[in-house]
Amino acid sequence: MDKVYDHKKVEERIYAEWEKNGYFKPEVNPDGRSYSIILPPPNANAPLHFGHAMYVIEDILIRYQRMKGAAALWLPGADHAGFETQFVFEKHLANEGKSRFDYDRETLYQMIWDFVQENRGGMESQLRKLGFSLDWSRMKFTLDPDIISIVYRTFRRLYDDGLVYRAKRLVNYCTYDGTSFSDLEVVYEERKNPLYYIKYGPLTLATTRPETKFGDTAVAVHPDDKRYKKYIGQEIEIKTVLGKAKIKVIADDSVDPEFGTGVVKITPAHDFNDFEVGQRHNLKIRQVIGFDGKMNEHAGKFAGLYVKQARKAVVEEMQKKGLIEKIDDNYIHRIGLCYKCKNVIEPLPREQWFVKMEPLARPAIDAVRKGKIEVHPKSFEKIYFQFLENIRDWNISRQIVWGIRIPAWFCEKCLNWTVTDGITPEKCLKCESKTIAQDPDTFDTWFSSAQWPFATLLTQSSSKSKIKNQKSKIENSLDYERFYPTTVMETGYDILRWWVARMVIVGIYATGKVPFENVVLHGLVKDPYGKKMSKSKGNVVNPIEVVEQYGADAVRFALVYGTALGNDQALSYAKLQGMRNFTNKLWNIGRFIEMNRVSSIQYRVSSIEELKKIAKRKNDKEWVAKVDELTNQLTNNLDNYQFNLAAERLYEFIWHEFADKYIEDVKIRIDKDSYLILTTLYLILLRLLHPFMPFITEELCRKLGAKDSIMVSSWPAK
RNA sequence: GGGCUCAUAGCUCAGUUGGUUAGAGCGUUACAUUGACAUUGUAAAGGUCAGAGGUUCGACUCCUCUUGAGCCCACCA
Repeated sequence: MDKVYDHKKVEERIYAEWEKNGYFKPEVNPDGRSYSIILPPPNANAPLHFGHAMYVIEDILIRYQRMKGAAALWLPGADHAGFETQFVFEKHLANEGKSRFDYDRETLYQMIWDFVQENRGGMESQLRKLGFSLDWSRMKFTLDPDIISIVYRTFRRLYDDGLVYRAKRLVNYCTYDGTSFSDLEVVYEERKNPLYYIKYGPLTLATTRPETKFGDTAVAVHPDDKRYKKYIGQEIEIKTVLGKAKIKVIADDSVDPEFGTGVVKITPAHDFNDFEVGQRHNLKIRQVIGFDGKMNEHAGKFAGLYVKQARKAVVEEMQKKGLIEKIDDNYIHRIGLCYKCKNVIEPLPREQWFVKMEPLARPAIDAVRKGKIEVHPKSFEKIYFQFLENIRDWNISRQIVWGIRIPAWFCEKCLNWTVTDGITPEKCLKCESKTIAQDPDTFDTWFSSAQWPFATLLTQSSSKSKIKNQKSKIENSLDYERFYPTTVMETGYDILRWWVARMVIVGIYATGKVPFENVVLHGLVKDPYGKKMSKSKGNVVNPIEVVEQYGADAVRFALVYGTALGNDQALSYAKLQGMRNFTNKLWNIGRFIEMNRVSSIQYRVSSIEELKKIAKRKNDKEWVAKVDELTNQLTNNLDNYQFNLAAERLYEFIWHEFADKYIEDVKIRIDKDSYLILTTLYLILLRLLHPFMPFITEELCRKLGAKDSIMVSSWPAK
């Protein structure tokens, strides 16, 4: 054996052997009880970040359960990552002097598909380098046809149950490019624009957008503002450029009494904040700017003018009529611009699909209240409940092409929607007209990933009965029968609301069962200075580079050691080095045993019970008892998701008890019996350590003559 | 503005349901060492557990307030 442990000689070879031997499949324990975890699918075409390395927690659980005899399934997947991927692709296009507007929808989709396929495989090989014992034969992609068909079906059911409706919602719209943009695609810039103080009957308010006044459906003041208290709830009469009008005065907390005059005009159709206020007060949404960027019929004689022209004309008219009190020319504010053409982004109302959440959220709240789902650490339950108890309807429409297109067709004749399981209908279901067009929007990525636990299990090709596309009834697969509900959903706490809560909601709705029995939440890995890693800050550390430097086992151990579950940690090179040193210590214990090996001894004894009978010396007996106690502690820790305590205990015991004391003791009195006990105890320790450090424990077992892989050995306690 | 988390040794962090002298790693100091391992060993120094008050026989642990740090959500007309 080498004097120093070299992970580079070990890890790749061992992983390949494990995979070849099929040890990652639940079938290695065909009669075991079911234990399952679905891997939160990483972005298919992006490299892993350090947060993904935290999935080591899932590997620890899976390896532990597998050793305990469970039919343990850890199912991998890849996410198409909706607009993040489309955004990256478009940057790529921009480098070639092209943009998404140069292609039709189908071509663009195909190009992104090819782009993702080219980059795929990267994150899979990185997960392998971390030693993750994922069952690759069951890998799923969020855009696999069978997954898509399940997503269609769920939408269809929601629609048929009356839980989906159309409603207006503002989008960032560029009237020049003729398309809407995600928040990511809006660039903000500080601009100096005139702030107009306009007379509204008895009130005066400040605005930068006088031309949108035709869309005003209220004016608002702060509820505690004494100046205006008497107007709240009243309809005031105002003089406008189009004649006289009446408008309601409402009170809303969002109004800043310090800004301008403390009075705000509310234009729900053309301002994100006003839209929210409008929702709260049930205001009408009156659109006055069209998707062509021109004023519409509500603007009276200003109709047909572009926004900029209209603003100028409206201001001139107001000045003539004495409706402008003053103009502040030094007002600076941030406005949204189209990242592509730099024109001002116009918030415009657009009809989109919404899911009614309140009735769906109730069973999800109950599931946790009644203990059908346990959250670890428990403190995160608060966030879960808070989200679900104040839930708002879910907008599931996204104006991008990279995703699952919504299976809904609009009839131009009778104005009704036809929703299907994904099959293109020949005619409108209501009036049989053939002039129907599919909704150009795609589903919010979270809408499909909310179905991930049951969708991945239902669509396994190894299953007996496959999904039949044309029927609306979902036939259960073998894997679904066996592994659903899954045992654990483990992910970062930052997506508890967006993903975990929605999986519970949609899972219960679609299957009648909770999607998982336990939620385990880990914290964030930050940079060495405790700052959040982000591309824009340039402080992202590639986990695979760290693995190559310190070894996967050391990295894995460092991530769970010394940080309680759910707490953030700063990446620490000192800690990584310490853990690398620990792997070396472990290696040298093995080396010591190997060097002193007595050839006549067969290291076969494996149970602690047997050892208790064999140990005769008082010292040996004590050490057998200590390992027995350690085993029980670890079992208890792992059953309670206390990974840090388990890791700390192992480190402490192996190094400062077993090596520093027991080996030093045995060294002096070298005799056969003691070596047998020593070696056997060591092999037990390696098994206890295996879920945390799979590679080195495997290699050491082999060096000490084990014939079978440590992966198919059993956990030393029940 | 609403909510959450954190504050323990110089640094990074542990500390099950409140229970004797509060732990680890790194760092520091002294010594040892061609011996499984210098990616080592033995030993030492170092903390009024952010502050104040309360509950209790007993509080790092539970409650309230204050201060400081970070995160999430909502928003800047």
